[in-house]
Amino acid sequence: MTTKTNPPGTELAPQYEATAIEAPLYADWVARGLFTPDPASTARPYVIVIPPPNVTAVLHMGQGLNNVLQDVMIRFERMRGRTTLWLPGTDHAGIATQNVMERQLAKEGLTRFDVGREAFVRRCERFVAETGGTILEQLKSLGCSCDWTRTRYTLSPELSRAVREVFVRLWEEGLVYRGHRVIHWCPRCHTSLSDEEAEHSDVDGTLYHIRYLLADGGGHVTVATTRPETMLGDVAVAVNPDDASKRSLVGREVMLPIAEIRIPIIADEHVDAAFGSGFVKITPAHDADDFAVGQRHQLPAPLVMTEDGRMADASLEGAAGGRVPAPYFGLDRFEARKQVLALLKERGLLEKTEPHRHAIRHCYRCATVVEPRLSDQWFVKMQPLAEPALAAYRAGELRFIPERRGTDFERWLLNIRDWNISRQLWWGHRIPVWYCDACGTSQAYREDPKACPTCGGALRQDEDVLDTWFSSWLWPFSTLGWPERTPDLTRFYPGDVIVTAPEILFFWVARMIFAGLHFMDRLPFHTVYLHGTVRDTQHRKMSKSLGNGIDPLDVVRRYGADALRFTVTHGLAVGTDIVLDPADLEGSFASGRNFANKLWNVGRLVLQHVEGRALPALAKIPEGDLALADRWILSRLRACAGDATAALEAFRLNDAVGAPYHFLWDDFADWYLEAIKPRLFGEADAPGGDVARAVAVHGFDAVLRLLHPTMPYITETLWRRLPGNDGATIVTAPWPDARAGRLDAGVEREFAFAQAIVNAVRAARADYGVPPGRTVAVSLAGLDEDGRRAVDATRAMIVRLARIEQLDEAPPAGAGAHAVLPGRASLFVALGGAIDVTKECARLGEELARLEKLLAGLRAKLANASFTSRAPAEVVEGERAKEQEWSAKAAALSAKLKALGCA
RNA sequence: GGGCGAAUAGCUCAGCUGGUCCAGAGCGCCUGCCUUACACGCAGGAUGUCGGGGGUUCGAAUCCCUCUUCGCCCACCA
Repeated sequence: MTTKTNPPGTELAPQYEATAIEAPLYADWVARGLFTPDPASTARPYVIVIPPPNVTAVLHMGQGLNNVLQDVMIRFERMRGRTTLWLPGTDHAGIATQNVMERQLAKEGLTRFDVGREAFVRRCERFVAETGGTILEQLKSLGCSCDWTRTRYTLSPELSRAVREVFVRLWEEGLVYRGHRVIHWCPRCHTSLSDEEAEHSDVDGTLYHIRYLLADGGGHVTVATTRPETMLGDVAVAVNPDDASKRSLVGREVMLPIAEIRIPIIADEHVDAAFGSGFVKITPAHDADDFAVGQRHQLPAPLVMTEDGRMADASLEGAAGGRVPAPYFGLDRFEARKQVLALLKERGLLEKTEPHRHAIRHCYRCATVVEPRLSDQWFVKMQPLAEPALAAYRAGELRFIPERRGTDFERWLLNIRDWNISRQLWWGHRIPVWYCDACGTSQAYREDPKACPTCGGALRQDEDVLDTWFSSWLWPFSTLGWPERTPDLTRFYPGDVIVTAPEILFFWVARMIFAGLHFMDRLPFHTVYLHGTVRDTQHRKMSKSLGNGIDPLDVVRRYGADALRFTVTHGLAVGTDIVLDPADLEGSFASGRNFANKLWNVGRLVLQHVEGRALPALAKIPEGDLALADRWILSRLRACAGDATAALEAFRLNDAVGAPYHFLWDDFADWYLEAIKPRLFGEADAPGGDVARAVAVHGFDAVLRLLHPTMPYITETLWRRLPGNDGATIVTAPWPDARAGRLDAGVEREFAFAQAIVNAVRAARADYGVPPGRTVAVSLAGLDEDGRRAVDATRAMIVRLARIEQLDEAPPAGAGAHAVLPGRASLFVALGGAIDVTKECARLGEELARLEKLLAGLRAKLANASFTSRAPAEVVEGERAKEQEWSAKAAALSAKLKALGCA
């Protein structure tokens, strides 16, 4: 199906209606297979893999921005002739999806344990099948040119196979191991988390100074802690070995204040004598540092909390029986804290409290305070994976945009710690390790085993699933068919750029780099583009919970995808955040909507004059047939194409769209089209209509192509109607050659002179309130050769745009307004009786004062020997020329003031 | 505690290796216009001691130091 949305001859409405155009156009692009790389193409590939959104997600503004940026890059490279692949897909999102399901169950009054593992997983699968992937559909309405024939999903059989292969390989290489240590535990999600998933945030807490009585009597020591409830898990109190005042206590014992438990006082370097009280309680099972201390001193590590963050009763595995007194059984940890404190107070053991602001970790999925917890988890050894990444970065093989993000990456690599990859969830890739209880062995398997290969005994699979990110880190090659050596893998790995938010630099980007180097021996991409965050006017990150989000689809419905795309692209400088006002959608997206409409109307005007006409090719037009305005706009176009291309290559997308924006609006519409209207309309005294049409089409065609990556729909719609484009698509039209055409400084200067005349007359007219309909007489003075040539070449335009009845070089006569022009020229607008002498005196006086102030500074500078001797000769020369020009102007102004009889 | 970024017009921000882009853009505001594509427009206009203070330099919004205020990242001081 290749229907044209706007067949030639159809009247274009004066207002651009995005919604009517977008959906059918997108369908047409897909039907034509434009987003699927041509298997026969030999062009160099350009590949981006999408940061896979959560399969259950709905599009928010941040993702809107993220995907628009990728689409701009992909469309740019597609037009440059690369074989582009933008590979889309979704992430099964272990914790997030499981949470959604659990909430659903909760509505039915059930927990996942009520329904059981299998049924729960089936439910998740059904849910994903029914509602998942919505976000991909939403990307289509943004115009994203993903290759939908290659859509992937991290929990699909193919990608699951890659995950399993990787796990087994790491197992074989000894890079994955079972570790018994304190990890971050989310009591609400009921799972362990990696270091990255437990986010720091500052909290106003309290430092409690608590007395632990010496077991043999004779006083107490004071322990400072922020977590009194964990004291039931204390196995020692530690002091710094160099702390002279406390050293003598080492070896003695204290009693836990709320239980009949004796614990020793030990000495350990870990303790900072200057902090708190100098005594630290050691709770190995609920604090990673304390665990290390406990190991050094061979102390036990009793758990005193359950997996859901309640105080354990004696039945809890690992809890030294009877540690938690009965009144605390089952109490939530924060409630337990209150009660412990109350009891301490009652017993007079709470010495003092002081406010203490400190960072505590929260679950990145549900914001629950994370509980450090001793447990058995699977870990990946990261050091061996990080080293090649560091080497590649230092060798300059990886480019970060903005550059400074590279140092974040480097620092993280240097402080890398092993990655906890096991999650106590049900939704995800189950860990492919089987245990044999009979012979006590365990083994990772590529295929599900039937029986223990050693003893033939029954096997039991590990209950845990893998961290979601354990599948994401393989995304750049698992999506291409790895571990098979598929044609896609050969052709499209490695990719080029990864475009994402800085928040997931460590979660995802860094680990993809590790995996790419380790399993594919090549970096997965050469450039990491990290864009800013979408914020509201209070600079808060847009989020569902704050209710300050903007629904991108709402914006698309109101103003069109192109308006959204333009606004976010144009508003986003490298490395900065973008601020949008959720309370003022119109204000936020007006610039995009307005520009789309402007483009539309420029298109209407151009098409009105060129549609259905046979026009000469620009290259065939003799140079001499081109008017000054023609040569000017071609020169401007060439500059614009150069700027836009350079900006895109440097990932300065705001400049990349800013260049054609200003070209189209400020140069093409405001000046060029106005200049050639008489020729377009075939007025008798305006020859060269077809030349003007040819240049106009050429310029418009080029600017449409320059804008296409950002505004795909409107550019396609208009471009298809240009002569000769019948049945073609701008999607694969060649990117304008930045070296084609000529940059002509002389032409630009001459045209600028004509513009200055028009501007000066317009300003004078506005100043004196000359009615728009009335024409005025204007005389010029002090024209040099170039100036005169410029005026001759653009006389018709000047007269038309400034509404001049007569333009000459006659001496000023009668009352009128004076204005200065570039060079030494000036002009005079005859205003007859309309002139207000007082006003004109004031105006010219101000102008003179301004000029003289500048001149004074300039002269001082030129009189300064250190300037003239030290500054580069061309700078000095430029300043001299400027001084002469301004002096002449000042003199002319003074003369005029005198002539007017001003004070 | 360490590291980094930002502070420019009422708002959101450009301003790349210091000099003719020492003040710009969009939105908003004011004035006048429905001028044969566009009132989502045209023309004209106002508004800023470029966060404060020091310094380097012939010359700084642009480099250095310092202070203030925001923001981000990292971090085992309980």
